[in-house]
Amino acid sequence: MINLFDTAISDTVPVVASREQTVGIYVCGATVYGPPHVGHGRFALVYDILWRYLEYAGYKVVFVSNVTDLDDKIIDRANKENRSWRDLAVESETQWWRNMELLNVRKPHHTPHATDYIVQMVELIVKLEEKGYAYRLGDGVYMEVGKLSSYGLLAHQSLDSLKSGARVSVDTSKRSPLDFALWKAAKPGEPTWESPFGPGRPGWHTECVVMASSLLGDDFVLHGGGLDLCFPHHENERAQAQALNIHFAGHWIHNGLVEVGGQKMSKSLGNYVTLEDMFKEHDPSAYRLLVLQSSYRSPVEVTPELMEDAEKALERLNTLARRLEDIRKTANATDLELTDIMSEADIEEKKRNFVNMMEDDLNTPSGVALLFTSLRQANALLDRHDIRSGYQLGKFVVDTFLMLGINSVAPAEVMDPMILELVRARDEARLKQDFVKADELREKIKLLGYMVEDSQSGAQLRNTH
RNA sequence: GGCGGCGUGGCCGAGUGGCUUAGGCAAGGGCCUGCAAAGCCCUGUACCCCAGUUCGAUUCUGGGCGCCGCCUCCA
Repeated sequence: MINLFDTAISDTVPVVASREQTVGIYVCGATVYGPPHVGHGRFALVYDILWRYLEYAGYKVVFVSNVTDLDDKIIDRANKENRSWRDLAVESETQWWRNMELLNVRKPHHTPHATDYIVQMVELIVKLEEKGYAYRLGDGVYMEVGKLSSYGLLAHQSLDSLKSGARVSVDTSKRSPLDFALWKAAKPGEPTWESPFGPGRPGWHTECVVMASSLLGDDFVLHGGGLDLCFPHHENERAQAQALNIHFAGHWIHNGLVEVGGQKMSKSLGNYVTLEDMFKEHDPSAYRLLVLQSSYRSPVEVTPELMEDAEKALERLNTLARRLEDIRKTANATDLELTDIMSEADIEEKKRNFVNMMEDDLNTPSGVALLFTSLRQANALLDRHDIRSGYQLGKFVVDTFLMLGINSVAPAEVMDPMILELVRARDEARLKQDFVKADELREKIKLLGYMVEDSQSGAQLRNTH
């Protein structure tokens, strides 16, 4: 049973009763108004890893993550650029999915768009108004949070203390500075929909409640998002659900943020690196490994140095994968069955340990550590020519990384006849002990982009980058 | 001001009241190799400071210092 830290109760608790139960997960996704940055990449990776793990562990998962395609920021930016907000949203969303693909983040089962749920949002606001939780002002409909005794659950603060900390807003007509917009009245140059409260558009907090409960029902298991969404966004989602007696999220989980020089990366601070820029310099898989090597709740600094470290670690995995592939090609299946040096029970135990770590609040750093320890053991076994054990243990490592979304398939074989000829000539030179010539040829091959490494099964080629 | 979190060896980063330790990167030594590379083996006198609890604390408690997040849009 997986245990996760639930922000609502500040404790790590079992989140799923049984593996038969379907785990509905809703994660607040992207607002599509610009290129996604490294911080967005992290949350996408974290929940992708959680989802993959849950399935691996035998849970049934329905994963939903929305696309906010209607929001102040989109409208502002589109107006600034003198273009249609829809175009901007569509273009940014395309960019989003392209980046997700590069990160090997799987597409959620459902990716609801805010603009497709306006009718349901209006219905929800009507209900809130009927129940007396909402009131109208000139510029929209507001949620009166003071009517909810449990407001502040996620912030871990009382209404009063939240109020005292609230920065004074220019607009003081609200009954409380904490009251938030459910419906924003139409303004010139903004998209609008008709409603009983006049033309306008829904507020962001309403979008997520409606999409989550529409697709997952009233009582889904997990609601996730970046730590910075905890308050007020998630608090406000909760408030609306509670006002309408919707059970809503069973547990609230939040991922830590990416930091730059000790400060959180965000669009508003302008200290962000886009994923696309990062991928120009680094392997997207290395970013996934970096994310796996830190606790999902901790802040993480993403520097070029750390990315390079992760890339080097990844290279060890790829080397092992290549080694296994060479073995697989030359051996029969029965040659690779386990011996008593490394029995099936030994590998099963490693799997169990791995699962235990993951179920302990998704402790991926420990899980990855176990995999690297196994990786070293596998290499050691192979070095000692215990091919069966080494192969099976190595396979466990490679397969488990694959499960986590890191694909370490050995690179395609080099077919370039010119390079193959150089390699052949070098082999010949080496046989004749003409090492000067052999080294010259190795240099030549290196210039063509390949490292030559001599192994027991002959010269091996691999990309130099 | 309120609330929450963090401070581990050169860097990143798990974890634990003692026991045997994480793991990755870097560094040093060795094995292997024509040389490399890869791989393996060995090496690190780590737990912010001060008190307290304890036979014993990096781990628990209290205080201090420092850093961060949220209280406004933000993954």
